[in-house]
Amino acid sequence: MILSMARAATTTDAFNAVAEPRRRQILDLLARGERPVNDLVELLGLAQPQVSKHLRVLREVDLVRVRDEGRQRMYRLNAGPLRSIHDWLQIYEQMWSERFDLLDEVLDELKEDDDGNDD
Amino acid sequence: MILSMARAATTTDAFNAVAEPRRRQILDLLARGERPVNDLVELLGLAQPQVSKHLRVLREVDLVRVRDEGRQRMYRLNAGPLRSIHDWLQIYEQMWSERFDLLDEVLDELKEDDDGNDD
DNA sequence: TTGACGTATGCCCGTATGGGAATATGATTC
DNA sequence: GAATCATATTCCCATACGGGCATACGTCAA
Repeated sequence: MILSMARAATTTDAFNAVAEPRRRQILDLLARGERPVNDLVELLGLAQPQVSKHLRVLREVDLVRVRDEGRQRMYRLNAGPLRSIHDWLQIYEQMWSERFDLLDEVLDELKEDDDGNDD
Repeated sequence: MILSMARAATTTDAFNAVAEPRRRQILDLLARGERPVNDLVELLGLAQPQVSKHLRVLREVDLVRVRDEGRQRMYRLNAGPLRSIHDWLQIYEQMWSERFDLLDEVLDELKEDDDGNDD
């Protein structure tokens, strides 16, 4: 039973898993192809245990899959769960053009001048 | 000075800010238009202080902007910072089609059958 | 000024984080 | 069997999280 919740676990979903830059780096590397842990250790310049821990998180949200090959464990990307993030962003895609920001500013200034009526 | 880093602050970037579901809800609501805090409190069914705290985080990563209107504070969306997330996802967009997953599975099975050579 | 409203901040708490370091597990070779 | 390589797990620690609750601040009305 949960008494005090604090921040959601990193393994809750892709959003939380991917909030950590190291884990994004790992995914970026795996996007180029399957790799054993030690490759990632070298490429990231990180200690092996931390890499294994990050991989565990990524595994738990199904962003990576593993395959045993002798004494190595080959990790590969599974981009599927990233789709939930992309889907959420869908609503916002049209909003971040500079044109839109500009319009926003102008409307603001107008509102500050022409004040008084709501709704 | 930082001695022990733990998880990155929620105010570090859009990734971390948006990992919290409540904050995504807030953004979703603000996408429909500018709103005062109390509106969000009602719509979210959350206590007012927590809403204000979430809004503070969103302000610190510039995902929302504020405007004073009498005793109310009108919050509005600024979607710009979400673009960094979208940009990062760019590389993965082509990968999450079912077709791609299927290919992945097939290649795996082939690899498991055709086993035995190391280089 | 007083009071009420709208919002922000402060404190407490239990939790899980991510790095460091050491050690455990597992598979391979001798 | 023992030794070695590749990886995973465990323990320690400081940090800041998010909710609950109380309270401070800022603006308006009387």
